[in-house]
Amino acid sequence: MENLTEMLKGVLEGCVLELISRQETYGYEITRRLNALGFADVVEGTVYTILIRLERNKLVETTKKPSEMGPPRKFFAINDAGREELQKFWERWTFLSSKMNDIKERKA
Amino acid sequence: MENLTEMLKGVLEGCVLELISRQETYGYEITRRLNALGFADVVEGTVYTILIRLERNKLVETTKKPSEMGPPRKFFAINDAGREELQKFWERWTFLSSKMNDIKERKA
DNA sequence: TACATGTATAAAGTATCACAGAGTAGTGAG
DNA sequence: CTCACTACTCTGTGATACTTTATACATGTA
Repeated sequence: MENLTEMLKGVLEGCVLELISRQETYGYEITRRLNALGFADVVEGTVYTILIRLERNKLVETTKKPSEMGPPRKFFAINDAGREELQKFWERWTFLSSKMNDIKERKA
Repeated sequence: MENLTEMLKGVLEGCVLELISRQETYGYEITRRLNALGFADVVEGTVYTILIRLERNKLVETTKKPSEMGPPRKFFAINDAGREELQKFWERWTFLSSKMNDIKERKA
């Protein structure tokens, strides 16, 4: 899908947090999973900036673990603040989604 | 709804174009309609920048018409390029929406 | 050695929306 | 007549998030 960039703003971060919430994971894997989910053009650079933001905002805890291949992986786990933020994220998404579909279906 | 700003990026422009596509209209009215649709915090300034962009990208045609109250209104009407872009916009939205709901419902 | 894959990071660039303020135009109150 | 209020447009500055690009490290393979 082309030109999705602008629409991803404010959405991608929530997706990353959602993936982290399911199980501890790291940047490279998150990128691969997002690609598999259909966000084909998302690259590491994008995901890492999101991860740094999540860490700075204290929504996740991090741990370094050795990798079999390449430099150590930096694992991210969600914390309570993160879970709260994730819930608010989905509330925002649900709101937007519902309004947008009203407009699309010409109900509004 | 709070903190919707980032999620509106890439979405608001499509909404404005959709409203214009239904019937010729002007900035102030578009703002009021968006507010009524649930996007309560959208202000004129935001809408005008979008309108200028749509015009610059040649997706709309404009006409000035006198108003019964206040300065002349600048009406915007969609053109063929605009209709094409609008269709692509909804395709993007449908794609994103479907992927996001997959993630939300843990289907992915 | 060269190259591919896995992994992390940072800087510079771009686009969109928010905020705030100014300016134009008509109407009704005092 | 002036003031306030509503209707209406325009613009500049700034915040934020995603993209692009480049660097670097580790290991396995041709």
